[in-house]
Amino acid sequence: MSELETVLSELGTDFFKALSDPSRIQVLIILATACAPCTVSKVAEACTVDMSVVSRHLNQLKLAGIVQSKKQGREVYYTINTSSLVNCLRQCADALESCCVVPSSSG
Amino acid sequence: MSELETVLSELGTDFFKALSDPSRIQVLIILATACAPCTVSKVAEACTVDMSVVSRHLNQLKLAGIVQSKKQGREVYYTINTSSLVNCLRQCADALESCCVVPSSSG
DNA sequence: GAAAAGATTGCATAAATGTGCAAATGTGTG
DNA sequence: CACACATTTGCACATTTATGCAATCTTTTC
Repeated sequence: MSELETVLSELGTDFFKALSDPSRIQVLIILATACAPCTVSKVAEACTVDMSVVSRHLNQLKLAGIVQSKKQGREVYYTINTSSLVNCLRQCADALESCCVVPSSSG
Repeated sequence: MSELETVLSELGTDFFKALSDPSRIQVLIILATACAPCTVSKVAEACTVDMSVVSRHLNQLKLAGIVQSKKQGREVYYTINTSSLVNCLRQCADALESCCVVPSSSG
């Protein structure tokens, strides 16, 4: 099994699936630009869709390992798991590159 | 508009959507490990789904800028657009990082 | 304990998506 | 032109998915 296969199968399609919806991208941008933990309501305020929908999207992003949550009282604070997300993307990039290296001309 | 927003909106959700299906990932892995242009039939041989389905998936990947195609006679050769794909992933990673930088402790 | 506030879940619905088969299109060969 | 081969497209179907509203759950406050 190639490195690429390993990386992609470990990642699963849920990772990319989580990033494949406009509303979820909107949620991610809100979280990213907020640069601070946000409650579901706070995210929903800046969104076009219903809060229940935002809640579901956040959960899906969480299952994909893209965001983290922390319950505080009756509120749930969500944060982007930046390092994890960045690592996943870079790992994919690296695996792709190392998979498709053309043999050097000296070989 | 933040750098992240710019990158993500330029990319569009079609990019991640293209990567969010198991069959398309399978197609990508086949193309990547082949390390050479492959015809639709060749890819379909190594796939579990019908050739017509493979053809559609390849087209979708092409629209997302992930693969390239070159028609030769009655055959169409597909190749992963590795550099473009890698650049997209890295650009996302970079934008995410620069978006969520915490101010240095000296500030 | 009752009411209020934040979040999640059940349900219904419309839209999108993946799939296979068969037909059509395009291309080379006799 | 007729035929064979590679690919694409039309169509039908089953599944998934996004969404909103209402109900429920959890926690705080009075």
